[in-house]
Amino acid sequence: MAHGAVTIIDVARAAGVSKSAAARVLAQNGSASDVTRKKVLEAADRLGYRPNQLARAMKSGATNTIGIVVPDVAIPFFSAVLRGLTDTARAAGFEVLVSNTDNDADIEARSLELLAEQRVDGIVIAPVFQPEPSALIRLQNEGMPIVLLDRRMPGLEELPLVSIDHVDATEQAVRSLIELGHRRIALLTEAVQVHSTLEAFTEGPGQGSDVSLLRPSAQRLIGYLRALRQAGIAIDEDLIIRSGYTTELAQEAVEAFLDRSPDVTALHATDAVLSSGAYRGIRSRGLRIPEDLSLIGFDDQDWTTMVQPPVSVVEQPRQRLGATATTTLVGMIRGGTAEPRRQMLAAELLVRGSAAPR
Amino acid sequence: MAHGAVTIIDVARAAGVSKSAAARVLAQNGSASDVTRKKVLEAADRLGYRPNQLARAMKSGATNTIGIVVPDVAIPFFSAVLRGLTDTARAAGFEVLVSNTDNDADIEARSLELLAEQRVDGIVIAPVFQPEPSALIRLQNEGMPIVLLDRRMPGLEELPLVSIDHVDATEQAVRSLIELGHRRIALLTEAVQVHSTLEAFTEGPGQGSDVSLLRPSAQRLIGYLRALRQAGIAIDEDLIIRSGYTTELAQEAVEAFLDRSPDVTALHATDAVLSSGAYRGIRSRGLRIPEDLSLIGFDDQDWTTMVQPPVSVVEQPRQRLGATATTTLVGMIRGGTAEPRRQMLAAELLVRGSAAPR
DNA sequence: TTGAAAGCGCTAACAG
DNA sequence: CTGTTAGCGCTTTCAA
Repeated sequence: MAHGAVTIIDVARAAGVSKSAAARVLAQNGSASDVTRKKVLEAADRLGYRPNQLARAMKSGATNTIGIVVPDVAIPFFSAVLRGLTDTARAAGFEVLVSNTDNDADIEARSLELLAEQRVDGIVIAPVFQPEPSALIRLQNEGMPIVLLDRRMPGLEELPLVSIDHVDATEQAVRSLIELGHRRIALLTEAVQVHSTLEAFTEGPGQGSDVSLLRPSAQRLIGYLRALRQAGIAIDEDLIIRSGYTTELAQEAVEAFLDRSPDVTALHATDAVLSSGAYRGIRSRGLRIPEDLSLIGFDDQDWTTMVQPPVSVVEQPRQRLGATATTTLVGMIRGGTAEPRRQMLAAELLVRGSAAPR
Repeated sequence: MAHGAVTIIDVARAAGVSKSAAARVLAQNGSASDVTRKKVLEAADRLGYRPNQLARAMKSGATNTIGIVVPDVAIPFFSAVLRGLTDTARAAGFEVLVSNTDNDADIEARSLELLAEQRVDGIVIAPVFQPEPSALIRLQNEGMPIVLLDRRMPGLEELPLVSIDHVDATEQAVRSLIELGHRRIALLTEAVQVHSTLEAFTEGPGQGSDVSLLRPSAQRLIGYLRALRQAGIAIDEDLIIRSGYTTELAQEAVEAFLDRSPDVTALHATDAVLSSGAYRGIRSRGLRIPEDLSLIGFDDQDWTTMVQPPVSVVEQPRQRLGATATTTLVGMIRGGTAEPRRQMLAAELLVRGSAAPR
């Protein structure tokens, strides 16, 4: 290593003491006389000594590094999470290694393997949905501290999860629409489940199987069903707009929907990508927001406050999600204290001008 | 280390060969008989051996890790750069460690120090503007491979820089406005230099001192001056709108400007943040785009295609900037071949509906 | 082809 | 308080 070639031995030699004496003062543990300390510190400073964390990690078994694995750091949600994550990690004395998976299970597995080889002390991951998350399970079994972000799936029941309350998020949005007097409320979703499949979950918290094992999109759909059921509004499958996960597909889906359902008065899009598609679709059909159709989007994206009127959205505390995940992970790394199996941060409905009374 | 506790010694023992024999086959160098190879591989597989990159790095002096230091990974420009960076790094066999500086020189210095302690093989950095980037210079002197991203400053002349051609980017936008017949063209800028200071740079490429040592904002201002000068349009200091670096300040600056200069027909905002402020300011003054005022923004942000009409912008190839920086860095790490001192990727004017003929 | 041994930089007993 | 010593896991001569 060209840079930082000065080692603890160089310092010791320059200070005229033994290697271990130097090590003791440099690592701030063990004891040393004032004069030794001074000599060592002075020498270290003069030589530009910089501790080699590799060697430290080698001995201690702790790299003070954590890994984060997400689909794509360029997606605003994840880049904000990453920000919260890095800040918190730094404050706790950890560096962070990032990986993108592009929602590919193989890439994810490879990334996890690489992080493990780097001997990270723990991992925060927004896992790719897959039938058998074996790479993750393997690491878990080996005792690697792992925190799930945003979602969980079967096989990962034991891992702590940090996310918003997806059910509640959509429930809030839809309920606010109901309170505005809307009855024909459409939901734009990526979920594929028909509502009868989700019936068991709509009866309120604590019922049925574990909601947290469903995809966020399905959980949000449940929130919609719950809000309607609570208000005594019958579920109409036709009001549930299914869409693939791109803005273009969402736009097309919304356009087709609007063409066949002119009586709808409100729409809630359950995701950032779907929200922009919805907005585009509504505009392309010449409908005015909120006069002709009320809209509530998801995630506080830039554009939602740049358009007229600004769009009401359900906002996720993105940075706090990252920060909380990190705090939890650090707790696992340091303490081994049992971490909460699920931490749900509150999503907040930002009321702006895109939803009006009916 | 609880996880991955199986070492090369365990494998060797299980395979009934020596440590070094196992090491040779596992590291794919040196020679080994087929039978040995088979036994070792089988044992490694059965035991779930995972190489310890720390130990490898310890010996080889290469961690196969690079660091990236930016103001804020949550800013769309940097998150996209990071994406390009990580992809390219991975493909070249490197992991990436991220740091945010919040444009604070002290945090930057601390981050660099930490990366150096982690023994990263190289660093890509969008440096904080500061009179004396001593932490960076120190690392440079120690031989750390470093690539500058987006900007350079005095003291860092020797480091390779990867950025767009800031001068050309603005020049393109302003020239297109001129071609549309505009003469009273305003520029929204964060730069503080008055145009006479920049006079020397406006005479075309290759003249005067090194443009690359100026801030991007100043370079972009030069592009504006050049375009006007080439078209024989006199520079009017009053058309240069100075703003602090927030959307709010930009909006206020534009509003105040519009109030005092009703004869302006076009405006170019030289940065993403300033662009949204400009858009808001224009709308709040009730001006129609492009009927009353033509607008060209900077950076292809989400909102620019969500509003009506969509906003023309100068787009930076963000991911490619990250990829190019990484390729350059890897070249320095591996080869020591002299890297180009500056690589300028072309910015592209995306023509949409916000600029109209005059 | 194979094994023994040294050593990367640091920490942590253990004696003195 | 201080120095000697033994590794952490791996790679890499060097002999055999």
